[in-house]
Amino acid sequence: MSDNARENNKGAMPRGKRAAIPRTTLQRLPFYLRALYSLEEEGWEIVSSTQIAELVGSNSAQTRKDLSFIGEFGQRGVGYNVPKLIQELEKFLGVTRKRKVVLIGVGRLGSAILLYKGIRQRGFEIVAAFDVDPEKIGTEVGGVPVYDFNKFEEVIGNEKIDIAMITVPASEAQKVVDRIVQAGVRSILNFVPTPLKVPKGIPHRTVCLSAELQILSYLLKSAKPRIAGRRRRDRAVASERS
Amino acid sequence: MSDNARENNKGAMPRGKRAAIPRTTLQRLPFYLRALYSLEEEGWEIVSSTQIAELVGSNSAQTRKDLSFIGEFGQRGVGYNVPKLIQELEKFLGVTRKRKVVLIGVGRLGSAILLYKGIRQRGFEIVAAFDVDPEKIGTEVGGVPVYDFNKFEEVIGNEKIDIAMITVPASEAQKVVDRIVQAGVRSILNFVPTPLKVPKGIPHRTVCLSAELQILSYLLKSAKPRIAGRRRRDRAVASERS
DNA sequence: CTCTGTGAAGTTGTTCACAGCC
DNA sequence: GGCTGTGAACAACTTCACAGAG
Repeated sequence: MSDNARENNKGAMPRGKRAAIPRTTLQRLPFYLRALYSLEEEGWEIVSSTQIAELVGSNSAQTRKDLSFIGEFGQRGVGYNVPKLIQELEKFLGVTRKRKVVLIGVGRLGSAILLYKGIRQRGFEIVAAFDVDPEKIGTEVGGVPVYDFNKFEEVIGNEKIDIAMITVPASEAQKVVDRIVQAGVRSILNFVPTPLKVPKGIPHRTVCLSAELQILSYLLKSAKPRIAGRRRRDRAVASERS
Repeated sequence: MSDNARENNKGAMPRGKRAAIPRTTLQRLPFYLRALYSLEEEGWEIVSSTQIAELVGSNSAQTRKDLSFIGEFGQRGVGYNVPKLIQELEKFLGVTRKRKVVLIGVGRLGSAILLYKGIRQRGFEIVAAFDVDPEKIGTEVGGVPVYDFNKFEEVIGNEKIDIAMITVPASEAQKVVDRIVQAGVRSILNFVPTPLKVPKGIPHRTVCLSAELQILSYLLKSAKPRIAGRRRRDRAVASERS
């Protein structure tokens, strides 16, 4: 689930000239991209900020402002060219260069991720998976070979690993993080629901199912109970998040 | 994953007297809770905001401010009582009342979630799963019975479902959302990477693996390459998010 | 002296509203 | 007339710094 604590904007300023993009904007960019893929499939060539915003559950001003951080790709009086904007977003996010990904911990969740097609479609390449279970080592899951985690450094050799996804038991997570960081992994996507220390300078995010459920649980308390029958103008106000 | 777009604070004001909690704070609370569980296991009875902050990758001022939104549970000059604070956080998040959860779409990811123990430990009860595949209907996954989604309303009957987790193919997602909302589901945790329209008043969050990877991909561009050998004071500055 | 709770200051993010261009 | 891009106004969030309590 997502940069959860520390959603703010410390450091992380690209070395280019352009000022750092706000963290909040960064977190919305993938959703704009998703919306654009969807619009492209429907055959749209040109779209307005209002259309994009509707799919993302935002508003047009926010959308324009966000997109303006990555450059001026719209045309006044007209809108945004869909393929062009997709290309620019991909470039900005750095997903044009086939990022190398590994996964550590081929359990239930790990396997589900390896079998998930969506990642590979989006410019990420899962080059290897690791586990310590002899039953799993040597097999393939979703086309990805499973290696012995104890030979991690040996297996990755000189390949620069961009992202490591961690789906190991909580008790092992810190050891795994320490080791892969030492081995030169550049960033981490953590699925383990336990506090972790990650060295400064290694971007990392955590996806936590329980946290998501807890947040919804809180929001339920404040949501007005919907009156059966009388669903007041449920005109499905588009909204891609709570 | 996670309230991704629209991270802001619209509506959602609890009907109690206390002012609405900031959205950002809400998103950190589950991580404080996680840290506290961990501290409790280690046998801590009293902890300081600094200790909690370290595990969460935040700072003590932020932690104190956040916790102050839910009440005054610390003791000046002393710290916070761990079990007490856990209890208050759980109460605040509304996870003391065993939330009823269903899952729709028993594919790879859906199965992985059903088999995941963590959710049930944390006060959530997965009461049913749904699919349309006759092979799956009638089976059990992780102790949860799988029913025919076409009989959704019939199966849930009068039970109030607090949260529906959606792990169906993108092409089906909107239909599923429309139907379960109509059937009275109160909130949604979406894993489908496609734009969705959800009626206003239904809290919902999205967990999106590709979005997480894309964000990391961007952060990699700005991260300083670490010089081999000379790892400048990698004193593992605790930090629970990028 | 230690550690919480919190106004006030400082910072970051969002929305408005309009100039500029089609 | 429609729609982008953007300063300026506004709102939200974070950090500071200190009073208050043990």
